Amino acid sequence: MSRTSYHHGALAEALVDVAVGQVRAQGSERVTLRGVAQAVGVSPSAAYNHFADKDALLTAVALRGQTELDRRIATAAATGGDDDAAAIARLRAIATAYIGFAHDDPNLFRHAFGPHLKHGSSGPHASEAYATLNATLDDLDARGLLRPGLRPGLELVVWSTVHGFAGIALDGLCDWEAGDALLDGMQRSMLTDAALAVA
Amino acid sequence: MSRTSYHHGALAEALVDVAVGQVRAQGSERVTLRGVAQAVGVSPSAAYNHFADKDALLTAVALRGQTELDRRIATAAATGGDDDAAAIARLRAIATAYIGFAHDDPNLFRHAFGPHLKHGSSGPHASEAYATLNATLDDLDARGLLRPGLRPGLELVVWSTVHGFAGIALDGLCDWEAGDALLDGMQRSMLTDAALAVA
DNA sequence: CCCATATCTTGACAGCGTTCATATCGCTCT
DNA sequence: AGAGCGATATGAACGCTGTCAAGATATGGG
Repeated sequence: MSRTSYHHGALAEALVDVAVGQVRAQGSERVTLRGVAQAVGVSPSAAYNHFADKDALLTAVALRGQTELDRRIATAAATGGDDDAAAIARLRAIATAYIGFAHDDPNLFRHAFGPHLKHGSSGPHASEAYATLNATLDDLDARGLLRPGLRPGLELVVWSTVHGFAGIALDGLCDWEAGDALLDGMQRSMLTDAALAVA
Repeated sequence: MSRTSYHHGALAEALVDVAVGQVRAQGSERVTLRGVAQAVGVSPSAAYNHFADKDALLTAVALRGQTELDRRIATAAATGGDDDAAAIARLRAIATAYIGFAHDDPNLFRHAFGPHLKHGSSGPHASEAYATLNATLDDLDARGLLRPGLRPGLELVVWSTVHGFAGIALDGLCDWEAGDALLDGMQRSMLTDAALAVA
């Protein structure tokens, strides 16, 4: 692959890179195949050698968003020590990371979910983040910090709550600042009184 | 206004009607101004006498969706009697109605939230449904069915949970059938043991 | 060294949102 | 009743979009 070559060399990756940037900056609805191609310095139809569709490119962008979210959550879950307070803080950190991604990168977050996921390859629960959440909740339960009988299905409740708040705040239906209060409320409903005293 | 007139008479309403139908059927992304106009039997540019933009028309559609959701929730909240079990059932019915709307009308639900809301006139908390949810939770709290200290901010937690689940199920990330388990989990985390025994 | 193949370009097409000049309707004022 | 005027609809046009077919070009294996 030469320097300034007729062939690009890694067009697919470059296209996704630029597309991610444009989705981030303008929102996925305003992103144009032609615009992405021009930004890469390539003809519009060149993209069709690597993606079947504009939709396919945007699906790749959505996958990047999912990956970024997973990365943030993994980082958040890797903090803290081994005591009860740290276990509680870990759940809080995961939830905060989820909301934080939506807050910091609203357009990419919105695009990471939605219709472009339906073609998605990997299952939902295949996500590493989902496993991390489950492990964190299991840990809390094992420590007796969760109210009795609450563990089964709790991962979906937590996920729904955090995901729903992200969407609501993203739509301007409530302030991001309400996020802390939301997580407080979530913890109050989940944890035992003793755990709340520790937190 | 004559029968088969050059003038339409109520074009704005007719356009929104058809647009709602097309959003329902095809999803808002595939709806075309020209297509809506053609379905109404009118020239594409005729719409611009009533809407500044395609976006303005879609905003009107989004508002219809919000209204429909409000209507469903109002209906759900109007059921049941005056005892504790009915109060609990009322909350459940509201949540089920919310999820049910997303399930029955996925495209309209998805469109009712999202970017087209940012131009929306009425505030979020101005919604009648939000007031209904608050009243229902107040009722539960007054009856002593809510765990102590949980009431403040609980409406946002409940809303987020239900809204988030709707979005997750809509994206195919979990089955709609999990909705019942989700609501079970939510109730278990909110209600006192005595209340759970009644429910 | 040469050719098969993958890659990129050019040019074209249909469909989109939107605008502008023009035509028509229906109401009001005299 | 008739004229005129504002609201409403039309038709043609523009630039932009995604997508495709045909041709040009570079790369890697014989």
